[in-house]
Amino acid sequence: MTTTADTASVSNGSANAMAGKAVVIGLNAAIVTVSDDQPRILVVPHGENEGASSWDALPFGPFDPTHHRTLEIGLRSWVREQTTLTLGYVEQLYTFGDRGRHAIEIQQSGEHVVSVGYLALTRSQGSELSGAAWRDWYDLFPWEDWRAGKPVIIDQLIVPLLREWAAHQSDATTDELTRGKRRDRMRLCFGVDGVAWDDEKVLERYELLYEAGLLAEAARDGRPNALAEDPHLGRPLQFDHRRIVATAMSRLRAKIKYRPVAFELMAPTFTLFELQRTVEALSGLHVHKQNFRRLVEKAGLVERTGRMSTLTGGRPAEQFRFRREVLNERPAPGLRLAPSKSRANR
Amino acid sequence: MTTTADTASVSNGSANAMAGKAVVIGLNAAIVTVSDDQPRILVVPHGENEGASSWDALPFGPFDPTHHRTLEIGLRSWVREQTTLTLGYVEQLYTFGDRGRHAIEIQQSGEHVVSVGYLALTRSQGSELSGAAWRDWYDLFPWEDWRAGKPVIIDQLIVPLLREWAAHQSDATTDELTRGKRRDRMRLCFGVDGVAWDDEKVLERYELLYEAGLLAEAARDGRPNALAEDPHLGRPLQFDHRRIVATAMSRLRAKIKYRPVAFELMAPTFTLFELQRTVEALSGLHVHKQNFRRLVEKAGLVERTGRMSTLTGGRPAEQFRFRREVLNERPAPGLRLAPSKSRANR
DNA sequence: GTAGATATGCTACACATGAGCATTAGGCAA
DNA sequence: TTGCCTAATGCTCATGTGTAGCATATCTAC
Repeated sequence: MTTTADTASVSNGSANAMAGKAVVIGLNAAIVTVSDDQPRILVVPHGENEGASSWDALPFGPFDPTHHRTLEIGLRSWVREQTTLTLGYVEQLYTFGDRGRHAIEIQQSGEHVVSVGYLALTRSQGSELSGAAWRDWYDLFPWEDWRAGKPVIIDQLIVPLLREWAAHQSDATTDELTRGKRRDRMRLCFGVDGVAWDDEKVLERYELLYEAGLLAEAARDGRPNALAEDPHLGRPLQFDHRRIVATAMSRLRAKIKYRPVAFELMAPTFTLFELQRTVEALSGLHVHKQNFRRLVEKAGLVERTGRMSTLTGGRPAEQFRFRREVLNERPAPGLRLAPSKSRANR
Repeated sequence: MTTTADTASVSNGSANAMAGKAVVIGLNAAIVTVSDDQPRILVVPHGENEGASSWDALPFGPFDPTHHRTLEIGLRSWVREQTTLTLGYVEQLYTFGDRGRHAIEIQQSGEHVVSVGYLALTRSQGSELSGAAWRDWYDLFPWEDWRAGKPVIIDQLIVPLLREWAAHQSDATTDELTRGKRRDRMRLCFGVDGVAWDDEKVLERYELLYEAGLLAEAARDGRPNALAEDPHLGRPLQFDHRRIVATAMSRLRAKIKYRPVAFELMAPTFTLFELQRTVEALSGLHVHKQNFRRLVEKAGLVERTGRMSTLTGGRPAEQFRFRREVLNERPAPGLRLAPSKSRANR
């Protein structure tokens, strides 16, 4: 397992001079489900003994190319092994190669790890997960849940702290230009000064808060502006795993709008309101009920089963099922949301 | 650089059993420009001596984590070295770890290579590129250019061949279900039977043609259904590089609709029609001129310079420039296209 | 039976989109 | 100088889509 001279066989022409150093590939799975109207992420306990290092981690493991033909096969294989879950929908997110900023513990081991993040969806199941546990998205990202209106944490904590960060002349590098850019990013990310909230900017918001030093991970990594004490926003994860979850949320929130992925999280049959709740949970937004129904039905995404639901109070709702044929009819069938301002029609 | 027992430090719990094998990471750049209304991709000659192996390759090189802090820095560094180009906009596309299907030549070397594909944009420049050359997208993907209407190759060659592939009972695995799925994919990918053409499905179409054995790469890789002789559709590239370009096209065609990336390809000032031509070149679609103007101006993406263009016949056009402030105003400023059916208003 | 809670159906309206017509302003040739 | 050609630019209008609210139906609980 050494990097030998025949590395040149994979490089072309002038690249020969640059020998490729071997690295280990880490596979990370952001496994998402929705239960009780809450989106959740699967974590495993991380067995570190140090002080603050009892943070959860994502299911995580190295890629062994001699055993698995593709990255995705490797991922599925050991997720099954670690958590007894057999994944259905799986999608690659991003490959992180940073050796500085994130995952300093890995860095210290002297090995070079490049980690590939994956998003996976699974129906909620109460089965045993051998140590793994579900965590609410919005425990990790309290500022992302707008279903009950703008989270108070934004105006109360985040925006003031970010304003301070943007205004502060901490060192020579924070000139007026930098400060202006910081203000702009804050406005755009958190919908200040009349800028609209964009539910898909989960990753941008996470990175902004990280750079501003407001996350526990920033303190852990020794970032220059990091606040040493609280407030640290949201529940941190080990390594750069919260960042991977943020990437997953961004991707998923974008994708439900043009692909019927939300159905991966539903039972085989469901009421339209249950579907709506799931979509709201993922997007963190509130949806106009009647319009949602119209949209879903007109788009041909569901079909009636004729059966009625054992209701939960109120008029019984009809059970629907996902209409798989829609995949063969339209190029981009999804649930483009109509986030509603008023919450009159919950 | 050996994989020692301390791999465990990057794995948790039950993953310890799986030691991570070290691999080499290859970085591939799909560098795109637009000149003379043609989108082009930068290729380097690939110095193989075998028969059909004189195919071009993408700029390509291994990642050396001891020299470069991030994957992207590594990419920029040797693209500069290989082609004298300094990249501006760079975006990661996808990480391919397949050991079977693609890039068999790498596979034969006995090394495990995981390749990370990148999309880069650059303004057209006529400078020397030390051996590198620009190739037209639509030489690689002749079926993707709908600017002058539906390419004849689709109805004349592609659809008949795909129909044959879908109908053919080549082996035991092609049961009726499989054949039905093949027909559905064909319909959806190539807009058969009234299905709308989706400009973003570049990758899906490429993969369909590959699986159907209609590409030279499929023959090279010894795919079961591959046609041994012509017709092979489009100009092939070395390894899985045409697939990476397809990924880049898909991403770029999607992204111009919600991010102002098209301006990365424009000169500092330009006429609206020049901008339209660039967008049309990328999307492969035809755009209604007046509506395009209205959209771009109303979206606040550009601002007037007052100067007029030294016209190219006809009334002089005003020069515009990109209005950078738009990035701080709206969450997702882009050029959502209005592809026009009729071509009366070219 | 009445109140409460949903499901479900329908309508009004603002605005975006798609397509075409009309006018303007230059070059160029008769 | 005039008229023609070409392309830029301005404007209109039908249609589609998104947004929100009102109204009615149908169940459970008390």
